[in-house]
Amino acid sequence: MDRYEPLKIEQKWQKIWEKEEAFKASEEEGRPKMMLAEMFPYPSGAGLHVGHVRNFTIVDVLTRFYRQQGLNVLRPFGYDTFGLPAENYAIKTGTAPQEVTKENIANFRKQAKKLGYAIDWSREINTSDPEYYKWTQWCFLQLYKKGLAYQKESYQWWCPEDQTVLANEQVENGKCWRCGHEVEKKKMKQWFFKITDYADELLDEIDNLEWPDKIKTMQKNWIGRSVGSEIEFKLLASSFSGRSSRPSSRGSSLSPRSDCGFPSKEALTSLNSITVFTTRPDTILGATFIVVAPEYVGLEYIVSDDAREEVMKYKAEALKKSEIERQENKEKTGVFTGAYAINPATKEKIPIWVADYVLAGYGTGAIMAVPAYDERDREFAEKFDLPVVEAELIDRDLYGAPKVMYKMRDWLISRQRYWGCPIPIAYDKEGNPHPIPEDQLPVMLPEIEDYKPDASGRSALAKAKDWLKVEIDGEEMTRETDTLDGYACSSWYLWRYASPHDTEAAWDAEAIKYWEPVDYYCGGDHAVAHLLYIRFWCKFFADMGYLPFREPIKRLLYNGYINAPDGKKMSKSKGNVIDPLDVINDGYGADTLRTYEMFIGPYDLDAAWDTRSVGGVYRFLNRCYNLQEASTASNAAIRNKTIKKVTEDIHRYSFNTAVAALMEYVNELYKSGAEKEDLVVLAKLLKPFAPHLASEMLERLDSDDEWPKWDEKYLVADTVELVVQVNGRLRAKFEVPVDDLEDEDKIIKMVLDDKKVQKYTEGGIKKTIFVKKAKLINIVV
RNA sequence: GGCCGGGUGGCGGAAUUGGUAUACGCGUUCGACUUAAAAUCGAAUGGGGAAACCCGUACGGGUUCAAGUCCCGUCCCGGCUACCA
Repeated sequence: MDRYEPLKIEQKWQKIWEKEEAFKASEEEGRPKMMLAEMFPYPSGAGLHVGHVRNFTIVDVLTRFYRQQGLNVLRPFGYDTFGLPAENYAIKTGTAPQEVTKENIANFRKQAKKLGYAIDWSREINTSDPEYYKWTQWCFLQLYKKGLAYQKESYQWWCPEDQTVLANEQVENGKCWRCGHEVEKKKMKQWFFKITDYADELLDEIDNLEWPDKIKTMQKNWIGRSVGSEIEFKLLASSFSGRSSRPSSRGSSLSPRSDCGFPSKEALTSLNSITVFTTRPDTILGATFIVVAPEYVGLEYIVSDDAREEVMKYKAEALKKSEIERQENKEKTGVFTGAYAINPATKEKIPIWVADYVLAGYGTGAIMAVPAYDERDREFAEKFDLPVVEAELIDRDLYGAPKVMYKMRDWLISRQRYWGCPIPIAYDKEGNPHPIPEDQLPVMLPEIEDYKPDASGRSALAKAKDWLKVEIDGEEMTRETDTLDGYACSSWYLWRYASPHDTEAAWDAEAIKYWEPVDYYCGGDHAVAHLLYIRFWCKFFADMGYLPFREPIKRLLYNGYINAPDGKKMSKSKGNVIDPLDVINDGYGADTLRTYEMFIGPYDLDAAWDTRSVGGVYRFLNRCYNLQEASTASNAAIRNKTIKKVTEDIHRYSFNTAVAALMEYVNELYKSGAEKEDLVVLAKLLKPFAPHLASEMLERLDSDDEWPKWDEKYLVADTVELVVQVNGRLRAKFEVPVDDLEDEDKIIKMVLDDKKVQKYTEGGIKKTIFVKKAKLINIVV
């Protein structure tokens, strides 16, 4: 008996695959393709963790499965390298992020190769490579040209720890997604992508995607479409506080979304009404007061002189409150503005209040409060003793104009950080932005000495004096010092995979048309952010004529986490981290690690690591390796059954039961003895999970790796087991010829004549039910 | 608070369309090999009972010849979301 030495076998095959460039893919017109990818990793200094292995192995199992079925398969790989960890490390140690990133990539590559993934290594990409981010900048310019990249001043989330603004999607529970520090609101001029232009399409096409419902629902909720009305409430003239600049007869109404910029002075001085958004215009007869957000843009023009001091104090306090404080304290607060408006339906004079339970960023920042129908309004009315009127409902469209609102905001992309893709913009002496001409791309990220950001609201790039100067059309300009949100870099990388070395374009039209959209995309993170952004860019570039499809990802597999043996999240500080490279080097090898992580449980659920079960998988592979050929056996039935089971299980991503089926098969073969064909089929079915061992077995058997097909005729046995229940309880089993199942009378007679069955049926039989498909008889007595 | 998952042996889990609950693996016990151990191989393994049998998929009801699976109610766990008018 040979000893199974995984490390030796694995090294041998990894060398062969490397030398042969075994997984290099190229377009072949007419040959069906398959493109698969994982969410590319951020190459951290810690190297691969078991979560990466699960994620990458799922993709690899599918990759090899479809390769063995003869499809033209592309499985590329890349690195998402811009971001805070490398920069923070640079600040701490003075090592350039460029250097650290290079080392980390080299380590990730080495480790991924040790796991035997069927990657086309000629297509490696890295988002911080100027050859790559040149085209990220090009993408930005396309959006800019169409007005979908724009600047505006507004209150934004600011992380005082990381000294940068954050997108809404990067604020979790009022805390920074990276460092966990509480975020603040800060008024700043920032760059945005106008994702809201695509809100409707992003929402409507979700239902057509083969994605997990969980993700689809999260995206729907994030976009948050509400259908309602905007209704104008005229301000009561007498409520104005004798300001000299009276609203003119050409007065206008404001419907400001506070994050959409600031209205002109003229608009404000002519303010004579408030527009509210409501999903219940039919309840307007019960609207007994109006509430505006503390940040409401027209607030100081509405407020009466008597109330001014108190209102401004309330506003200042509300702005100071952190998001956490606002969340923790659900107790309603607010103050009366001293102003009144007219309810257009009842013609009654109703008071205008300011309260922080109304959000500035949603709708118009003002609501009509209907305490009889809305719980929050009722709470507020009760606390401040405002009238509650149980009014009847009316026709929705009588007093307002239908309007659709979204929770989703535009995507804030400026980051006041060094280690990111420079935004290809420069400013003239008047401060007007100008795009960097495409032929001057890439705007290189300069090497600097001091990476530390400060509270100035500008990135460390502001200190790179030479780099700041740029000449456009003969005019001296100053570069933008903010860098792009890393999510911008990852919003188009899947298309770069089609032609990763293209120097003429971000992606090659022909190559894209052949390979994409991506057939399978696998990851366990970024349910809304990345997966929404990439859909947005896809739709935009489709509109520009650069992409021949409007959804970038056909099928999404969202895998669960692997936790520590104690069920808790793995973390360095808890000291419960399992290093996948240790598992390999301990002698188990990559095949065991891969197969174990597929066997650990359903791919989409979290699972806890169990070191002893790793040994069980190793024993299984060892048994595969040592299974000897015996000439006498005939296992066509179990063999074909196993082919079918494994094939169908992989198709439905039930990797754990596919491995279990292979274990059963091997157990069976050890009992009955294996034919050569059994060994060949075993190796072929095993290959997606344990490719090195399977390759070794196939070489020994002198076989190719073509995926086997099953023949239904072997799955039909001569005899079947007939189950007999009495009142639903299992009482007897009979081995009967399969043909007898066609003759119900004969079967029932045979069963009722049986002594063992008669023991239960002495008292008389009410009826018998024969279920041919289940090979089951139920006798009711 | 709202929405979505989930609750099955000592443990991870299986049961795909309402039809034999607990596949496969771990663990445990016993046996073989060995001076011994490891490794490996074989057998047993939901609970109760001497047995016939009985009880068992969070809990309480219901539908059905038949329920882990469908319906109603309750409890617990996880995720997302969180004053979005």
